Amino acid sequence: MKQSKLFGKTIREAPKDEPSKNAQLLIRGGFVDKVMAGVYTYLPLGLITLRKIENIIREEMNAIGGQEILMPALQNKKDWETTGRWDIDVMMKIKTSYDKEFGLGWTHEEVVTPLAKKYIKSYKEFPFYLYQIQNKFRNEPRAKSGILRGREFSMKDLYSFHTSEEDLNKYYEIAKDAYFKIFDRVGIKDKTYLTYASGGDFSKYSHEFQTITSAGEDTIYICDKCEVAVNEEIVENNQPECPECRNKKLRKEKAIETGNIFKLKDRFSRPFNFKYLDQNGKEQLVLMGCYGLGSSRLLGTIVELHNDENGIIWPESVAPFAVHLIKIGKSEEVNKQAEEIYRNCLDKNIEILFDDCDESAGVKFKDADLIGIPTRILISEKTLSNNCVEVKRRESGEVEMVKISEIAKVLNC
RNA sequence: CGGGGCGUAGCGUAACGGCUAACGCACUUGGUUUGGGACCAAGGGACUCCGGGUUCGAAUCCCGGCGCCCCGACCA
Repeated sequence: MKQSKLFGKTIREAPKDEPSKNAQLLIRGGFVDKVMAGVYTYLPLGLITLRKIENIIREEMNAIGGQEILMPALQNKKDWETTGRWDIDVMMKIKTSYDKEFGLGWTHEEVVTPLAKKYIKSYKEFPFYLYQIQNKFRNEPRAKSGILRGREFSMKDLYSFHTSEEDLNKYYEIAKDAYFKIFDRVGIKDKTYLTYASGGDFSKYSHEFQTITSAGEDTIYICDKCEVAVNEEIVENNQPECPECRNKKLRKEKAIETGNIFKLKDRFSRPFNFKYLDQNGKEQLVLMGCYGLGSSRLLGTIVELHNDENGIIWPESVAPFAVHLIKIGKSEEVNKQAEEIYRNCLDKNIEILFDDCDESAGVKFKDADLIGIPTRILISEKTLSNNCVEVKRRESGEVEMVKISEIAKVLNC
């Protein structure tokens, strides 16, 4: 991608109505644009990054047997009345001009359960796992913290279907592991803790995945021995203790809930009367689990964790591009060589952003830092005088001069 | 939904109740520049959030909305 053609631009000053770090940096870098409180447009850079995150999630979901589907955001009132959740505050409702009412989905049990019921009849077809990556709507009384708490946001939701509680428990652990793989791949695992939390209207406990950041809204107590945490919301008598080893010396931190997994059991199969025939030809209720992961929230969390005073520092796995090629000066030789490096990268499928603009060096450096691509390759008359380019790593600041003939080595190809 | 703060060009800001609403960034044109947000010159861009009121006169004062941010309440 040539930067001169890239839609969106960096801005010098952060908009004053966005104090949160993730929104400031994402807006300044040209990743997102704010439409209203809690609602953002993803610009090309932002969408590429979001898709990278979603693809990592997708790969890990596929790896544990998930089959991707896409359910509608627009949902019918009747199914929500079946489960008694139509009048929950988070539901955004739409009334059409001919007085028909719809809900906008903030979760999808009410769609996936009737769906599964329609197709699945026999114990032989279990277990199975359906997931989607889709925009959710929530009637937030107060959207806040940039893209961390929006009214419309991207989320992955996985639903598992079982014939026994043992099988559900087994898969629950598998999903838990998959979540940590995802957190590891996007670069926030060392700040993310499995956290015991309330089970809502489903069960006594659920597990949240809480990522430590000052931008977080939750307070958790971490047991460093067990590497798990407990959410303040279920701490009794101000006396937090580790739910696994009963240790009472816990570390208090602010954290953001990046994921949440629940054993739904028959909470939804019962109202929808979703049953299968077992080996003896007898009807049995299906048991379910659900596993949520906020993909756009993950994006914001990554930014909160990976930045410096100059901008975002993307982990390689989710960076919008692998390489940021920058040319300084407009001598013919510089143009020619830069163009050639750019072409070579494209040929080798290296994701490259080429800053081909006629800006001053300072502007280009500031832009590159804001955008935060892991590797910056700089070409100028100065570097060319040694037949070199300068390679700088965004994260470490480490700089090396590399012969043009040896660029391939730097790019691992 | 309670409490607080704020709404002036795409962004950041200025303007005592009084001249044509000013400046920086960004944008356009021309020129000089090119290793950490360059310089000169000439431009374009504003229903000062909306509606009412007070006044000879309102961006400025008053009332009512709406919007945005923060703290609560609520929540993935």
